[in-house]
Formats: sequence, C-alpha cells, structure tokens
Amino acid sequence: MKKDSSNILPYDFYQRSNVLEVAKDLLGKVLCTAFEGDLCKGRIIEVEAYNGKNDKACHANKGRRTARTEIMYKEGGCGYVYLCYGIHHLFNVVTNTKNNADAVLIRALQPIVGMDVMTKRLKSNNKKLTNGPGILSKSMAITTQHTGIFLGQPPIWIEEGDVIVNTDIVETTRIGVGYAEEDALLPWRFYMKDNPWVSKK
DNA sequence: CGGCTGATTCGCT
DNA sequence: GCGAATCAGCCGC
Repeated sequence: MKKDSSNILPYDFYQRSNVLEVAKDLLGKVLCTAFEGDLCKGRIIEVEAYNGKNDKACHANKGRRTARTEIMYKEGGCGYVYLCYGIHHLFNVVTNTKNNADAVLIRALQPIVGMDVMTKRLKSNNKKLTNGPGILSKSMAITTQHTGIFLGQPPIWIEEGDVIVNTDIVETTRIGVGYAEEDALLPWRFYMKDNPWVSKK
C-alpha cells in the first residue's frame, strides 16, 4: 500500500555533506511535477554528482558566482535549472548546506505517471520520453524559470521510491565534461545496470 | 564588443 | 555520423 504526501523526501536528505552519497541515494526515488493539473512522475535511473568548488566540471568551480550559479550556493533541497547549448533546460538537485555549491544532475527517468502529457509536450513522436537530461526536463515541463525553487511541495518535488533490490549500480565517468581535465575521469556518474531508460547506450 | 564553448538533442546530408 | 539550434559566461582586443 502506498503512503500519501508523507513520503516526500525531507530536506536533511539533500543537506548531507557527501554529494556522492546523495547522488547514489537519489537512484530509485521519484521525481514529480504538477503544472496546471498535469501530474507527472518518473523514477530516477541515472544521475551525476558535481562537487562545488573542488570540481572542474562544476559551474561553481573555484567558488565562481554568477546570477545563474548563485542557486547552487543555497541550502540543499532546491532545484538548479540552467540552459545548455542555448536550448536545453537541465535539472539538478542542490545538495549540502548553504555556501557549499554541490549538485546532482538528473540524467534519466523511467516514466511512471503522465506519459500522455509528456508525449504531448515533446511534439515529436516515437522517442523515449526521459532518457536524457534535456529531454526529461522538456517532458516534465521543467524550465529555467523553476531554478531555485524548493523540492518539498508542488509544483516540483521528489518522493521515496521502492527499495532497490537485485539491481547493480554502475559507477562511471560523467558525460560531456571533457573540458574538466583530470576531473573528467572521476567516476561520478551513477546508473542502474541494464535499465533501458539509461541515457546514451 | 566579438568570438568561442558548452553537464544536448534532432534531423538529414 | 555530422551540424544546427541559440544563449550565458568568459576571455581577449
């Protein structure tokens, strides 16, 4: 039997100091959005960790602050959404405490609720709805205007998922961060082994 | 201020 | 398998 709203993740889940731990724990959790009455839910299948000022792949590397990255310095539990390649809205979860600019990029979901709405939002057909960071944001209707909002209530929140059993977690390098020199080699991408919703192949 | 690059995706040469 | 779409941030002039 499912519980109701009480299974929304508490903020102390996000505010732990080890972003790798939070990233792995987010696998299997359920990302939810509710815009204009359209409820959508997706199980988190794939994530990447970004470790604030010590990570050359992170926008907040060396403590950089701009209007965009300012969100990552907030306390854990809010969303950081930014525009990539001028087109795609990428959704991250801010972790750690205030002024520790860590974040977890949500890279892929397994749709659970609202596939019809997602399909309508994408316009283009015969594609998977949520197997990449840009496309999942589009399916869930998340945009840069939602950056900075907290994830404890509608329109965007994250719920407990089923307990993960008999599923291996693959740890490997992050995607598209070749510019990060030695940090590009860190095994900070996590996904469920053999899950068909993982991005790329 | 111009030019380049990117945590990507889609469509077609 | 390559390039366009198209914008925020950074660096050099």
